[in-house]
Amino acid sequence: MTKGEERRAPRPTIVDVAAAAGVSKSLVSLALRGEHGVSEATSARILAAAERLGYRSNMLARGLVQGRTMLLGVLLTDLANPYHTEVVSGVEESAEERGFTVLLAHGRRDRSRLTRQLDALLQLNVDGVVVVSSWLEPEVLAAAARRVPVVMVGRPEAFAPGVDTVANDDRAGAEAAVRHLADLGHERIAHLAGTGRPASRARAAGYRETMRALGLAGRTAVHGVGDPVRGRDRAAAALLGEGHTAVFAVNDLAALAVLDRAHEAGRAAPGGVSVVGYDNTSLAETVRPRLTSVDQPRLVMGRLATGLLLERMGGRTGERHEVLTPSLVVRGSTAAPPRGTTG
Amino acid sequence: MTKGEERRAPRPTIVDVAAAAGVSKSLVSLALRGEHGVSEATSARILAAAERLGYRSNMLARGLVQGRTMLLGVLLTDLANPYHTEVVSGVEESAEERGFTVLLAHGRRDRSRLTRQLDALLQLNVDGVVVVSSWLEPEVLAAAARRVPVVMVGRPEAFAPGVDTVANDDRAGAEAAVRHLADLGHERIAHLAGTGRPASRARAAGYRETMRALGLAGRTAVHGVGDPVRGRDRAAAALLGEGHTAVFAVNDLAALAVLDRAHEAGRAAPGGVSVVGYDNTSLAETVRPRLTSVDQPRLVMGRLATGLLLERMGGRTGERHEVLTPSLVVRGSTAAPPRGTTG
DNA sequence: GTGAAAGCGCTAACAT
DNA sequence: ATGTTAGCGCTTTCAC
Repeated sequence: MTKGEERRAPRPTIVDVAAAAGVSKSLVSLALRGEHGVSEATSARILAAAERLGYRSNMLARGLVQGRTMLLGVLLTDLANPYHTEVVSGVEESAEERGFTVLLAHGRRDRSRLTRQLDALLQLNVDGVVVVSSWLEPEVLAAAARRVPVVMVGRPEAFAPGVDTVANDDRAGAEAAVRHLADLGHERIAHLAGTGRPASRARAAGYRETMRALGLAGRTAVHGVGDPVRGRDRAAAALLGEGHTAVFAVNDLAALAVLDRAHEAGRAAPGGVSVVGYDNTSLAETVRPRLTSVDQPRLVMGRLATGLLLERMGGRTGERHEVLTPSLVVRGSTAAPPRGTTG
Repeated sequence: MTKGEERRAPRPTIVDVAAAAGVSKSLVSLALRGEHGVSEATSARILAAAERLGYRSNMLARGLVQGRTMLLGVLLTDLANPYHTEVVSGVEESAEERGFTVLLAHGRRDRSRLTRQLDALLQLNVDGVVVVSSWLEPEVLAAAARRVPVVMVGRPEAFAPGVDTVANDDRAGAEAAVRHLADLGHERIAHLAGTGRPASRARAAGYRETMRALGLAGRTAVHGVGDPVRGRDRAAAALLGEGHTAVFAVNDLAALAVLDRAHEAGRAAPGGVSVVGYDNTSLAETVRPRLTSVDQPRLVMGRLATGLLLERMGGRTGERHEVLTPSLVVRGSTAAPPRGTTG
């Protein structure tokens, strides 16, 4: 029962490999990283020894001495949000191409947890952080950006100094939705608005502007979902009661609520009412009728975020704020208004 | 233009704080970690200096010297799978309670990427790994388990030595589904089976056993979705053509395919056909009619996984394989069979 | 081509 | 109560 009798073999170090191969640890380091300056024979011997011992380099030690980790941190508000996860995929793809490893930290829809997780990433000495969340205070982001390059994907309340952003053009998305409905012949187009977050506000603004541009200012009608869940249903019901023939909803979930209420009220889409959502989540492909929705180029946004991060690592100092244009995906939830309802 | 003119201030170290506070770095280390043995006054001075410099401890350095990182790695196949993400939430909750930080690594439905990500976690010296995936080869898991405690959530092809598992009882879930349908008066109950993965196979086996136990062995009918996407629709259509009054589907997506085909065929659920899914994903709450589905206790499974991990860290060596019982959530997609169809 | 030695930022054991 | 010292595992000069 000596001390050496441990269940888990202690992890072999570079010194163990050096001993096994009969060389110095410097040579092992060089050989393992494929640097030149090591003879074929020695290199082969070292690789074999490493293989035999099941050696894996210790990233902590390497990071400590090199001052960089080749780690990219991605902080996200909500794993369950498919919009977020697809942005993450974009980040991952492009990061992998450049040899970075991506680690995810999850804020679970809690601002203080988000802050803690960001801190954890910084303590880990990641080489850069992509924040897929608009929940963090600008000061927190700015503080992080003083340590390491930071890019946020989304529309912030206010730009944080030193933090690049990638967002979609919510006004343009709203405009595409409203124009699509108008082109179908709708005039009584209502908007089911979201919370007061910047993205929601921009969509509502885009709706109003487009209605005005179309000469439909008098038809403008905005209902807010108050309470995010029950409010959605109530607002949807209210909208339908007012005789609008089309609804542009702030997101797919809100659109779904309209779809459901309309169905119950005997005005199922698209015959009874036309509905457009936003975000083009998997929901849009799932519900009946399939939902017409505004699509943010999520993968591209993720890739762009990685790109901005690398630019900053490469020395750029000025801020960049990229805005991408969304596109409308037309499906079965929109059609011409019922006869006799126009005007 | 001297070298000191860098854009990003070099991160302050414990030595900087020590200098600023006029003490030795050991005292700073003690004070920052709240150890006793530091006088009130000195401690206050140190904390103030740290605050002023914006000091954050370097986890790499700490991990290196302590031999542990208080990091838990979670490896998952697919971020977009809500089943996975809720398990992750369970892990996170319980890990946080014990002071661990959870880092996620994403395999993106690619076995080789999963393997690489697992490797990355090990190189980071995480103190334990939860694998929410059944895609990894047992040898890969076993190798990881030799380095660090590993728990997998899901039903593996084969148990990997040294790896604990947490799974739900797929046979019991299938039985609950079939009995529910039988209780409603159905006899012609078909099964829409999944791929050949262990979970799918167990659900199919549970279906067959229960049909036999109910004296309905003669009614047994299993259709496999071959190709995961198009096959689903084809199989659903085939099932409906055979006059079954109820379908137990291997998962919610397959159930949705049946719902859709039934709707098109003028046999909308629950009047035309009853449908039960598996996993109780958010889909079940979203589609019309709401889907009756077997619910795995995902949060509990996640918490249990963390518990097993900590037990192993605490010294347990024997393997444990926990199986949790799922429950049926009855919603609107199931009802008594149409009159005249029984027998 | 190879080895010896310094040191990344931190904690822990040992002084004082 | 405070300071000194020796590493953790690795990379990186700098000798040989």
